[in-house]
Amino acid sequence: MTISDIAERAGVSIGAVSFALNGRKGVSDKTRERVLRIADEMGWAPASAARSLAESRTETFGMVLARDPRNLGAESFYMQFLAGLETELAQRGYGLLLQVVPSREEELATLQKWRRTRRVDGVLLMDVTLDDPRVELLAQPNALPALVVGDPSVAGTLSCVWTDDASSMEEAVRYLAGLGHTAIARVGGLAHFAHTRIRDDAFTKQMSRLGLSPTVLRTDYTAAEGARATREALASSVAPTAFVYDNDIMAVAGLAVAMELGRRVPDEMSLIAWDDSVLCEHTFPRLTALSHDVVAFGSHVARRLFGVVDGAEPGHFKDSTPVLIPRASTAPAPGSA
Amino acid sequence: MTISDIAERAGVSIGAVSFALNGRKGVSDKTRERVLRIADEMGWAPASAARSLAESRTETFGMVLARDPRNLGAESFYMQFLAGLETELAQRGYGLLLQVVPSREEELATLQKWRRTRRVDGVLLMDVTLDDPRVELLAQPNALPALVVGDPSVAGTLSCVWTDDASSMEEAVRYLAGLGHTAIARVGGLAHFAHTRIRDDAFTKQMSRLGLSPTVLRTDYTAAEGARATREALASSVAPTAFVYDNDIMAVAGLAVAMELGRRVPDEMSLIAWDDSVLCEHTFPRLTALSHDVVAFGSHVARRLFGVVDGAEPGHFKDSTPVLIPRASTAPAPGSA
DNA sequence: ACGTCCGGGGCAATCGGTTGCCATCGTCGG
DNA sequence: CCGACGATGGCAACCGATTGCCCCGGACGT
Repeated sequence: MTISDIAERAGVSIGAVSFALNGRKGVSDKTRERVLRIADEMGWAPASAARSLAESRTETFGMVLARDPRNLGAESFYMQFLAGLETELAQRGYGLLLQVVPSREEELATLQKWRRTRRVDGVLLMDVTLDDPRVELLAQPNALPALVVGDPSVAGTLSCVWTDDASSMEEAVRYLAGLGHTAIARVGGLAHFAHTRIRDDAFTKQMSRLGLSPTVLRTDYTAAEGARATREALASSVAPTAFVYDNDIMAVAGLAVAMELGRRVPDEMSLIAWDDSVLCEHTFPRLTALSHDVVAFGSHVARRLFGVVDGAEPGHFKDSTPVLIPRASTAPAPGSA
Repeated sequence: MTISDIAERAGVSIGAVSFALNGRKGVSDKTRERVLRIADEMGWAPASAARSLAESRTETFGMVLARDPRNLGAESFYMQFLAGLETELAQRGYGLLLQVVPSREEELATLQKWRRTRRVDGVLLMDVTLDDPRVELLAQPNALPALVVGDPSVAGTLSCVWTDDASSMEEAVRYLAGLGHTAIARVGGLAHFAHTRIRDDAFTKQMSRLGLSPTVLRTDYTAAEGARATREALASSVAPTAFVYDNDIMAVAGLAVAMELGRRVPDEMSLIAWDDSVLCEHTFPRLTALSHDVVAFGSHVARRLFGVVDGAEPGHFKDSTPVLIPRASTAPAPGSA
């Protein structure tokens, strides 16, 4: 079913049909009505390839993820984020082209391929690092429109949507300190991610401000590393009494380590997870977490990406700040008051 | 950069360039070489819209997911599956168009839209139900090529890739019975999914075969429901001593309930999770699970979908069978030998 | 009554490729 | 030496839409 089938059946030219279907003036009301009725009867919809070619818009956004598949699945963030994106995209008839690649080199290659083949109208940059080559690539004049999902400090001239992780981290530390904890460890993710560094800094600064000495443990965001870091910290001579994990899965793994070692949570040891999720509500004890509406975040990001491709003024847009949801994994430090 | 820019620079016609680039005979070796070199220098790649229009192939597959976003994130299955798909798609330059919708009606609408707009070359059907309207829709003569990810019994005339869940379930039941458990509960997912029913049947049959009376608890795959089912079962007069959960997140939730109620796992109560994942290895105790290489499953599915669009003989293809990985959440039944 | 203006709609170019058909040229065999 | 054939490559149609330009006819003004 093509536009010319409709033209034939309606007894008008192809151009007239196009005008009628797109609500442009140039056709009489009754012709327009007839065309619309016929199109509807035939179940016609514009061939996306033809429309893309003519309009040079694909009605598709792209997103590349460079992460190890096995660990990608464990974090609830991405699926929720995707779902949030989709609600917004679907409303405007846009699709999302997703690609999961094993390395950052291939991620760059995919972006360049998408640009050269004009496959997408814009892309989302996730997990941005310091001096991210993708930002550099996409900041060039003729590059693909792009939106950074991450901190303004690494977005360069690109627009971004960010969350104030520093404030959240400060809140978490204040909360733990308020419970009397003095030995607090942060179990942080991959050091080269910008948001990791921002949380690192916020943690360190806030600890210093309170006169406490910060412990930052480095992991790769995986459960295995979260467990290892927890185990090592607990084995040290001055074991922390509180841990702030950089995602939900590491917090769960940390909780398991605590139990295995017979440390009672929260009596002897407090835990906070970042990325609140269903998981945090269904462990025992339930995990105190920094909660962020990731689905809404995804929608927000989608709206801003539309803004970017529509030529809106670039900017740095702040999403809601993750807030601490106290649950059962945090309590006053052992021996305090 | 278009093909005609190359033609101009190479001093040949557009057609010749096309032939050269596509490795077809009709151009001399040195012309071909020159064209290829120029194309490479200019960083040319075919515009996907133009190629789609001419070849009526989009080099894109589609997948629609109708699930609640918040719970989608919790299950590790999808992201791993996606990653598996991608490895195969990427090799052939294909992309994946993903859509997450809130209802099954919208899922159908999306499929029809994709067909009418010729947006994808083929689609994947996930979470197939009995009398699934999607199967009916896609079994029609002019429908989009489709592959069912699920049991042959609900695939109709469509090709499918399936896992022998019945065997896995039997193995799990046999294993628990071998440990002396007699009161075994299955915490099953949504009843209308075909794979749920298959597992239900296999569970019931195997229990009967062993002379045990089966308990099937119905949930919607969410952690909350998994917890509720576990709590209710444990409160009954003949509380089960073993549970087989239909996914990993419900098993985790069930474990939390057990701990909250002070039931020692595995001494007083054994747990098995379906969908082994990183999560299962990082709870305490670590969860015995029916393990399936979901990434490989995704790749397998992608290969078969290529088969379908290439017009291969339809068929029902069996993927590897999930095997039981005994960990620390299962032990002999209390009071047995 | 004639020129003008405007609404309606047809024609054809265009987007960037693929492909069938045909012209040209060189080489070979008879 | 001439005709046939194969290799090479140009031309143009085509995929299915959008869009600029022009033509036609009726209503209006003077």
